Order: sequence, then C-alpha cells, then structure tokens
Amino acid sequence: MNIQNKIEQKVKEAISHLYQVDLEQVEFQATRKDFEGDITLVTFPMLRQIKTNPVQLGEAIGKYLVENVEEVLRYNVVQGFLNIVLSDTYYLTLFNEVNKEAEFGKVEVNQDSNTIMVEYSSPNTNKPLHLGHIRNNLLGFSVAEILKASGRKVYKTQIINDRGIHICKSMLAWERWGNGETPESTGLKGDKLVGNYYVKFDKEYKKEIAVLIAEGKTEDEAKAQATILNAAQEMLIKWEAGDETVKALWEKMNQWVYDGFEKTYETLGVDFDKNYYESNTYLLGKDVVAEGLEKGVFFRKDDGSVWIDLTEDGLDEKIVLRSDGTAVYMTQDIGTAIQRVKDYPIDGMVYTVGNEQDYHFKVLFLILKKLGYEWANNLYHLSYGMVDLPSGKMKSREGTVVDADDLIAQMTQTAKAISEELGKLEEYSSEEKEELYKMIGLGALKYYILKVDPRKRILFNPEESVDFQGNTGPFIQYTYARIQSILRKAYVDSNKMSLPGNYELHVKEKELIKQLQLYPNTIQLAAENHSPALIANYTYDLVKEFNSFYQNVTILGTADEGEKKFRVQLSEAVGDTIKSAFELLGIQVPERM
RNA sequence: GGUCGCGUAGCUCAGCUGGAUAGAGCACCUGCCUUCUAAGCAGGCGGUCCCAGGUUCGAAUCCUGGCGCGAUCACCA
Repeated sequence: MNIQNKIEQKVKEAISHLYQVDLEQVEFQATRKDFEGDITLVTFPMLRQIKTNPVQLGEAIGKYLVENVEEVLRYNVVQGFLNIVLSDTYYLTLFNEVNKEAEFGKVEVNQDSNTIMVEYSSPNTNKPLHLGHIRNNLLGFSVAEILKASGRKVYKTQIINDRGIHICKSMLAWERWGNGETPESTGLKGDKLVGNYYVKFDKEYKKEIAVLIAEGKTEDEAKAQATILNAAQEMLIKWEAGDETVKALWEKMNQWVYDGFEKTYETLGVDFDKNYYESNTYLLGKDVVAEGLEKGVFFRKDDGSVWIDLTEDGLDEKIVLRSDGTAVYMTQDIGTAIQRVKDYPIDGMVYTVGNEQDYHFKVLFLILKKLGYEWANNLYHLSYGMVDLPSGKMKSREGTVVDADDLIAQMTQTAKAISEELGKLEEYSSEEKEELYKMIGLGALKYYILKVDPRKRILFNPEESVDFQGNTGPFIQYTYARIQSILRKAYVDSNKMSLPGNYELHVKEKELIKQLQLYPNTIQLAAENHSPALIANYTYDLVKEFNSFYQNVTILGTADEGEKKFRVQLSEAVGDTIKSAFELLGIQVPERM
C-alpha cells in the first residue's frame, strides 16, 4: 500500500480516537525543501470539523503517527502544517521495489486496455515540412508514446491531404516550367522540388494579377480572371473527372513528395501505423449527412444546402453539405472519423491539429455526439499554438518558413561544433560521431519544443540558436552518458542489495529516491493532460537532482562496498528512468558524449 | 463585436484540481577540473505573478469586470 494512503488512514483513526470525529478529507503535499520532512499534512481544512488550534492538532496527530506508523520517524509542526519525516528503511524498501521493475513507471497493455487512435502530421503534398509540422509531429508522436506507457493501446495515423487546388498549382507550374525535372535529375528531395513549383506558381500568379491591375482591372476582377489560376482549377475538375493524364502527373508528383516526407519522418524518428489519403476519404460522410437529415440532426435550407443548428450549444449554424451537393471539410471529417472506427477497434481518438482549428473540432465532436456515436465522448483535439517567427507567421509562398530538414541539419551542425570543441570522443569512429551529433542536435530541438505547454505559441528566432546548456535535451543526455560511464567502470548485479538495515541515507540519495518514485504518476498525469511537457519537466528535475548528487557524493570512491553498490544501483535506476522518459519524448540517449 | 487560448524575473519557461518565504534555465557576477565526463556543481543579482474587485483562515492558482497579445467566427481546407 502507498505510504500516503496508509498515513491517511492512520490520521483518520487518530482523529476519531482523539476527537470522536469522522474526518471528511485529509490533505497532503510534498514538504517544502526549507523544512525537515518528506510529506506534509495540511491541518487547516480539518479545523472546520475540529474546534482546536492548528498547532495543537498537528502535535496530536504527529505524536499518534510516530507511535502507530512504523515508517514515521518524527515530525515537526509549523502553523497548520505537519511535516512528517519518514524512515530511511522505508526509502530503501521503496528503492528496492523500483529497482526490481523492468519497465518501471509504465502500465502494461492488455486485451481490456482502452484503444486510442492518435492522428498527427497530416501534411499537404504541395510543399515540404517546416517547423510548424515539426511541433505537430513531435507532439503527436510523444502523446502516442505517453498514452501507450499509461496502459492504452495506440494506433498512430495521419491523413495526407493529397488532393485539391494547392496540389494542382504545383502540378501546373511543373508542367509549364519544369522542363521534365525530377528529383533524380536535380538531386533535390522530392518534396522540395514540388514545393519549388508551388512557389513558382504563386510568383506567376501574382505577376499576372499585377499586369491585369495595370490594365485597369480591380484586384477582385484580376484575381478572378487570372488565366493561370483558372487553368489550375480546370486541372482540379479534370482530376475529379478521373482524367488519366492529370491523374498520372498527380501520382508521379505525389510520390516524389512521399519519398521526401519519408526521409524527414525517418530523421525525426516518427512513424505511423496507417496512412489515410484524402483522395480516398473526401467523398465520405455524404451518406451520414443523409442519415442525419432523416434523424433530424441536420436540416436543409431552401437552396438545398444542409446545416446543423448549434445555437443551443452556444455555437452557430454550420454547413455540412453545399447546395450543389458536394462535401465540405466537415463532411469528410465526419465520414473519416466513422471510417476509422470501422477500420480499427478504437474507443477514442486524439487529433493533433493547430489551435486555429479549435472551433472546427468543437463542432465536429458535437456533431458526432448528436449523431449518437458513443465513442464521440472520447475524442480529443490536441490543440497547440503556432510556431511563429519574430517577423510573424511563417509563409511558404513568401519563403519565410523554417524548413524542417534544414533546421535539423543546422542543429546537428551545432552539436558537432560543441562536441569537437570539447573533444571527448577520441574512441569514436567518424560514423559513430556523426550519429551522435544527430542524436544531440535532435535532442536539443525536440526537448526545446516539447518542454513548453502545447497550448502556448512558440516564438522561434532563427538568429538565436537553441541552447545546449541548462534546461535542455543535451544536458539530460549528458547526464545519462555520465551515468553510463560509471556503470562501465563498476558493474553491479542489480538484483542484490547489500546495505545494512540501519544504513543512513544521504540527503541527496533520499531526494533521488523521492524523485524516482514520482515517475509512474507523472506518466499518468501526462497521459490525462496529453502533455509531453510534464514528462520533460519531470526528467529535468530528476537530472538536476542527480547531478547534484554526483558532484557532492562520491560514488565509486567510497570505501564501503555495500554503499558503493547501492550508489551505483541508484545511478543505474536514474539512468534507466531518463532513458524511459526520453523515449516517451522520442529522444534518444547516448552512451558517451 | 461574439467565442476560445495566452499574459509569472531583462529573455525562455515551470508552478495553476487554492496552502508555508513564487521556482528553473539563459544572460550578468563569484567560486570549483592532479579524484566517478565542467554540455556540470555551489552561490550571488534579478518579481506590482497584466490591472481592479470578490470568495476564503489562506489566491499566481477559483469567480466577476477590464486591459494587452493571438486564434477563430467561409457553400476554403
């Protein structure tokens, strides 16, 4: 049984014994560092039920606990706070339990586990991935890993937006000005090549508009008359009609993009169990709309368009089918959600999509509920803030995006420069070194993004490099490498502990055990809140605590064999936890650095 | 204008299901490498927790009203 529960029970027992009162609630918190103690009972709330002063009450409970709870060593009372000191034996026992568990902190998945589908990434195929996608990918991947660790079964998916006017723009520009260029002929990554033509289209389009305006047209007229845009629209119509030439070009260029994306995903270390393609799903949902009409969930306006009235829910009316009978974004999202539940045995879904779509998902979830799907209560929009530049929003058409591949390469380069300056890697081959630089560079980038609350927007300044010191990925990786260095020098059989029962724990040792013990609950909290930031912050606290231990307490230098063994085991447990936690963030840890 | 999110040290962020003197990192200043990796450790400097009310024994945290920033309110996706 958890020590807190045990003390809670004993506190209730004490109160009923001393004051003949049934306590409604017992409130605990971790003891502040400035006071002696491990856990603190807040006695203020009890005063409502017991007429006494908080100090007397604290003293009375403290005395009772020392006499009746084995693990409670002593106590002190400060105002309404009863600080309880637990025995070292308790902590040693606790550490032994932690140390025995192979996957400490994680909950195993079984047949009865909840199953969640996590959607993330979901790019358009007309341009390469940028920093905004990186945040999306890291968040989605990490939340999926956290949900797994918390005991859920998880499917990772993305919906690839592979059709529409934007793709036709790239296609048209390539057709007109591409001269048959391919990724092979240019040596460019496919997504980059296609992205270049998207930019090219926009340039030509703007040029044409400028000419039309110079001829005396208004801006709106010019936009409507631009022949290049009309050509792209015609292309889309042909695509929808199944025109073979257009389809062939579309398939060719999309494949270039997929090959490019695949490389980026691979370096980023993210993956998917299933890809959905919009070209297959964009017609879904129409039949559901028809059903909903019959049920009275939706209504038809005079022009034939179909709507849902959400005014009673504090929202507006929302269109679900155009007057010409074609689908809108909402239609296919309804259809796709239902399709996924047919495809996989899932109880819920997480959508990793930027906060600009908060309203859309609120409406989507509400519609699915009104349509009567039970799983609709288990949908979550993992909404995150935009990544902006000091100059404002990133715009691919204006070339102000921070490209994903470039950024990763740049981070790797920085890691290399720092590593070479420190020069600790003589034993490594150049391949090993390159891999390590990538690991550290990515570690810095991923941690930088994941440590902040998803809801907050991130201001990324390309001029200022991402830190490698302090509260950063490399700092944590470095600590892991340090621990591995100790383990290489002193292998210890972790199943056996040979400390005497009366061993007096060093403060730093005790603090480490306390911090380790928080890991399982941190995973659950992170899962409930869909927040990798909680894992990042936990790991940082653990690592800070370890480094303090490391610099203030000798591990291998102690004369006492039992003590040495214990300290090595403690270090190993910390290392294992760092590795485990960083896996949840999708960050690798090095043996040396 | 309606709705949603955010506002904490010069900068980047924790803390927010109410608890003790509001915590880290960066930057700046002081010490510590002949002993387990100094991408580190120990310490210093730095705060009207956006503002005003309210609830409470107690508010950065909850409520109300402002202010500022962002997003959104399309027969676009």
